[in-house]
Amino acid sequence: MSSLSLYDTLTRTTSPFVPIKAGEVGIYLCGATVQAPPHIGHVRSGVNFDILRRWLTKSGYNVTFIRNVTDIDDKILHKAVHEKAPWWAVAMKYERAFSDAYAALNVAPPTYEPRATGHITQMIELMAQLIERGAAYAPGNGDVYLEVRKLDSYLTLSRQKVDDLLPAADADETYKKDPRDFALWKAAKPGDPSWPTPWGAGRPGWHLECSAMAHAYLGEAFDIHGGGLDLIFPHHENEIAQSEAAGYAFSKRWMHNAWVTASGEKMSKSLGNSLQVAELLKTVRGIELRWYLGSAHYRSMLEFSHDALAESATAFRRIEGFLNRATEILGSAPIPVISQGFTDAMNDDLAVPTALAGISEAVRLGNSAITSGDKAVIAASASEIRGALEILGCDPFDSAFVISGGADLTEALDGVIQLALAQRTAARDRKDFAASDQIRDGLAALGIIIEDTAQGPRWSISQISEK
RNA sequence: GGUCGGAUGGCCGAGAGGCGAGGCAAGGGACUGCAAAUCCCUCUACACGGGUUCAAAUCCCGUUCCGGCCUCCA
Repeated sequence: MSSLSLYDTLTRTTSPFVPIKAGEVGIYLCGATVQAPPHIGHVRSGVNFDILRRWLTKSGYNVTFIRNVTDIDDKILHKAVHEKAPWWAVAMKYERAFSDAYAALNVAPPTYEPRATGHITQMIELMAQLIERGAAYAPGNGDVYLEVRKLDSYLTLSRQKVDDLLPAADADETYKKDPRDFALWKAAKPGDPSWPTPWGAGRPGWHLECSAMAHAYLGEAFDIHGGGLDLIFPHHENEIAQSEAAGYAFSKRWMHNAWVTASGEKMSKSLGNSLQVAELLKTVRGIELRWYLGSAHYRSMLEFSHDALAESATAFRRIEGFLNRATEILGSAPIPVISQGFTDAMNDDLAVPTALAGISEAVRLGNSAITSGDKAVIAASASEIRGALEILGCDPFDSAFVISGGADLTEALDGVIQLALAQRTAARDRKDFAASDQIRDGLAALGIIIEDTAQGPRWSISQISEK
């Protein structure tokens, strides 16, 4: 039995996972800044860490998974001006868009999903603590800064030196002791939302909220902190700085997912709307998009293309097709089983691509078993595949993906199709292939695929979308 | 300038000293009235130049190219 090892950005090595408290895992994942609709890069992070969470849970841990919502920041305020709507309406609109995207991709809701604006109290407490300990200062203009040169281990995650950083172009040194000092709190500007503090009214800096919320929900020390690669600096460095300066051990391990790239480059707004989740879901189903996003290793760049997405969906349908046929033959959905091969792959820093090779092998074996009529092998293969898909969040039997048209409707539809199939079989028996093909083509035009198997004709609803 | 990563077959994507991952596409075959689905076979690669080693896609040195971060970022 292998045991779980995970990569740690801090040490740049893979090491055995040992929880702080036996049987428990606390994870904090930096979630969305809700200022635009989600694109696939955003949800890749959600999918990757959802797989981690599922695997930890399957491994027997009680997982507390926190993913925050940043619902106040500069961009949201700008967007609000642009959209001529209150900032909170903008934030809520996009928060819902993110929730919809996560749901479509079967990313389980986090244990708790705190919003920044709901934790101002905790942020003020944290700032007070930092000032009291001499780590932060309020120069009197309403801002509060963290004094980075006083920290011993600042920038260890990104392995940089304070003096090597390019000074920020817009650094205001009127109040900062050092241009690299960063704002915990920003003084209120006229017209912007603000909250009262002992140092003046204002709003949180970008980094403070995560330290405050991680502390509130996971305590002074927790197991894993996650996020996208681009958050390492400055966001995660600053979280570490704030939390450690406050006297907390903070996160024991750091995990970062790589990007979805397009033409070799990190996705950006310039690509327009085409890679938004909502747009892509017009071409493939949620389960297929998830399969695509989850199938590359989380630390590898995933080069997006519509062709690659389409081919990934094709590959998934082959697996799904086998499970459906197996279910028909076995008379019930396969019971999920986690194979040793899958366990070994997942325990090796979530080696999903390796695990996928095992799934392909099982599909091949299972399909051969259908031909030979070996029910034991069919059941074993199907169980192993379903067990793996469950962890990857791509189980086609998951209620998240099953379109609930109602059992009655499916039965009625089946009755109608069986009627047509009986006509077709009769036509084939009298070698009237023109008539039989007419029935098959007619059903195909309605999106119903007919396949002749050794057990007779079977039908399924086409998953291939026209686009 | 600092720092971090990448280059693998037609395409996508693993692997990290020896037994050619896997998928998709393509070609051939089996099955089929024809399809579809499925199975079998074929195509077999590690940017370049040195080095270490019995053995290098993998380690070391160098080169080229691509990309991230350096205070908005998943």
